[in-house]
Amino acid sequence: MSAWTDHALTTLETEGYRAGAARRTVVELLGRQHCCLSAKEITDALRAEGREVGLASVYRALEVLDQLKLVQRLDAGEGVVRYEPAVEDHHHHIVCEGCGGVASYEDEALERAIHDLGERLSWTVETHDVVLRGRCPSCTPA
Amino acid sequence: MSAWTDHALTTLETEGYRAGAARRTVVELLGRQHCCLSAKEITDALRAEGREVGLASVYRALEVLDQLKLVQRLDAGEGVVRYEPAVEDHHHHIVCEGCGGVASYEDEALERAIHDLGERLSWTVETHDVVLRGRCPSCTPA
DNA sequence: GTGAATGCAAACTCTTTGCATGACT
DNA sequence: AGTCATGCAAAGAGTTTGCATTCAC
Repeated sequence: MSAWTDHALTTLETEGYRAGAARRTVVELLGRQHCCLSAKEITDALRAEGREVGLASVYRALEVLDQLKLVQRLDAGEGVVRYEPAVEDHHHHIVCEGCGGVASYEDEALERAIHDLGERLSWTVETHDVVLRGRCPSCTPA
Repeated sequence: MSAWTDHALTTLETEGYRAGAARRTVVELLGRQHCCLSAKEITDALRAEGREVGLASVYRALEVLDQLKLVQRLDAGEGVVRYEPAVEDHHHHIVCEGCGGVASYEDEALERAIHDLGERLSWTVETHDVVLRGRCPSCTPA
């Protein structure tokens, strides 16, 4: 069990949520996933493992996890929202316009620029998303 | 008529599109708008002016304008897509979690960081979106 | 006159909600 | 036992599509 899974389950218990099967399997799946998943992808993956979870329960689980800041929402503008475990190693995503695949990257200079920008604006900046769009190596025309 | 409106109408004609009423009024409205609008907001605004446009026509107009890169799509993750004229002065958006308002900003350092990052990745980066989330001055608790 | 553009309504996708059933404490 | 959690089905919201009519060329 990943550190995140452990942390998430503990937090849920501490916050007074009961340990139902659906929410726990969602947490377990997210914890062993590398990349971000949509609610439907999570449901399908769990059903493929024989877990009979309802799509609505997955959405409800994700809503709770989001409120507790245990997951990070990612809306890449494709009409579907993806979720991934919220971990320290901060990163962003790049979406392939060819195959729809998503990769992640980190960039120190980018983070610094955003941080400095936040200081400059008279807003209270809480979160930020940087979505790049382009073509992955496999989809780049020679 | 704004320079953008003029440019957009000319481009549409050049590309072989007919000058229908719906698409033209959408272009005219966008041209005199400062901030980004959703399809429904555009439809409502036009109807408030007495223009009887259908929501579907607005979506179709926006689709064409997007394909011709005459408008910029902005999905701030609120379940609604906004559009604004694509102009040279490149900028990004910050969404208020209190009132839902959207403001825009420009930042040279941020653009440079994204550009450099693009060079580093083995992807072909075509566009990027940087959405900040936080609280606007009016919604920031004292 | 021909074919694109439009507007309405229906379809579609993603997400949320109502409600009865089943599970955790 | 008392609630909370779950799953199904239905409802909602935003967007897209089918189709007959209207309009631009």
